[in-house]
Amino acid sequence: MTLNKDFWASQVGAILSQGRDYGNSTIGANAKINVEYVSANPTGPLHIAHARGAVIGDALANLLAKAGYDVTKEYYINDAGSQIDTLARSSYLRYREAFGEEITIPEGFYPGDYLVAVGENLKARDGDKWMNAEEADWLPVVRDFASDAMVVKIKEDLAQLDIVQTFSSEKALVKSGAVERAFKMMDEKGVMYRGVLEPPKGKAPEDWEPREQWLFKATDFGDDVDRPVQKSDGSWTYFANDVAYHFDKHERGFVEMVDIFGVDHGGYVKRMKAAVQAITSVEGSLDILLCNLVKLSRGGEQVKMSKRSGNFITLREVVEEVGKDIVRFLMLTRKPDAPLDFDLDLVIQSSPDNPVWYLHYANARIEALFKMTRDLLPDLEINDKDLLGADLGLLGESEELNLIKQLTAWPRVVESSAKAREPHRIAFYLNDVSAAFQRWYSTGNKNAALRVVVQGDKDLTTARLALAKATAHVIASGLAIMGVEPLKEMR
RNA sequence: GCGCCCGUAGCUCAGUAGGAUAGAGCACAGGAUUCCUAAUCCUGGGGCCACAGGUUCGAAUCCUGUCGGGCGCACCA
Repeated sequence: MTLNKDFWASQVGAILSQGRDYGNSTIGANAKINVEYVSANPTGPLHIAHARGAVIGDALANLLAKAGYDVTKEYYINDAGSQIDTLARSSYLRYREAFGEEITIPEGFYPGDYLVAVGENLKARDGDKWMNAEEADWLPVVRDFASDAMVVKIKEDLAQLDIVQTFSSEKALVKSGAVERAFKMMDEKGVMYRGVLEPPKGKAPEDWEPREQWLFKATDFGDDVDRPVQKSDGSWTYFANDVAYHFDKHERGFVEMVDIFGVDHGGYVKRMKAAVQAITSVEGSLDILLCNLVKLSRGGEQVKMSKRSGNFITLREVVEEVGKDIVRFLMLTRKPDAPLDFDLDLVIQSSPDNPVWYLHYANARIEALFKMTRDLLPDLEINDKDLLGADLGLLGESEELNLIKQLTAWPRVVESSAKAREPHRIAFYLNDVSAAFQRWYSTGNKNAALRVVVQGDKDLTTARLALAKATAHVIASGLAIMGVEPLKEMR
């Protein structure tokens, strides 16, 4: 330990000179990588479960950027499916309602009152133009109008979490003929054929009938069965569109891709990976992260959410209640595939049960050290230049070295977390950093000679403040990946 | 029936190129406040890492099987 003392001390200088950039890596080699997340159907506002995928995806993207990748954050708008028709019909009812008509919302429609404004806005734009029109005439118009309105809402919801993404439209993709192009390309690669599938085991659908159809030879790429790409009415399946979308990403230069899904889409993983293998001739890679459920509670009581009644707590409500940083932090305190409890009361408490505060407290203490130095030792000029010039050889106490070792693990944490695509490790690491700092700090409570600020010893104080500053840099660097602002003081 | 994920302390969870006596928080028992913010720190008890095999010098980690829990299973997205 004594032999290495100078080495460890010199690392503090390295952290100070790089600041928040400490830990930046080049393992990504500036390769283009696409991280796709949220991608919720534009049929309503985002709710709390969406937030988990949103935060994990966004943090992963930030992490990959720090690891040296050229990252694109992307949102795939599923605006071409049948649920958009349902959205349009639901909105059309609200449109009629805007003219004073009594409406009843049938089973299977979207009952949420967020569509009231859509109906009113449509009335404001088009007047009574659609009141006596046939569905075939108004449906395409209302479809666009309503889904555009929902996309606007979703973007607002994401903006509240500081999430900005590139939006790609399924509808536009299909319109451009991308699906036909992808199909043709795959047919030429010999991975498409006409065939009949076995009926699914277990619960067989009543309307099952053997049918010859176009199938993707997914079993050649690790999937369990071959996958249909065309529905019986001749239109493309969702999967076919998604294949085309991933082909589109590949054509845009992304060799590596990451998709963030909910656990309920776990059955979709193999076929999508198989498709990317086929599309890219096994050169590309697709990683898929499955996010487990978020159990929202309040004071231990589970908050009931009913989609059917449209009575669910929106992401917007949660963010307005507890704040962006707490939402983002909490979402990263579990590995993605573990279920997560989110207690609205607990997370805003200043309680030891609240993991957010522990980290903030460490950072606030560091800020307080500098504030106090200015107040108590006005003759001591502390600025970045002084800190860089500190005699770091004065550091060497056991808890000092322990903290330094913890800090110097940061670059390795960045690289291993990026490789594993697991941004939650950042949260756990920062917790360890905070603990190491608190342990060091508290040694000063028992022994005044071990305090950071030592009266009458400018050199030692400067060296220790340098270590405190280095700690703050690493915390800031990690929180930046998580998308959380460090707190300078506790209130 | 098949596929994927999970099973680690009383509770909630980390532990990921296989590596030393398996870690943290909460809870429980005790201790620290003439102090740089105690929203903190220290000490202690508490584990057959679901179970059984296998690979290895070495397994919570890799392989096989069993049990238990979650999710999914044409022409929805």
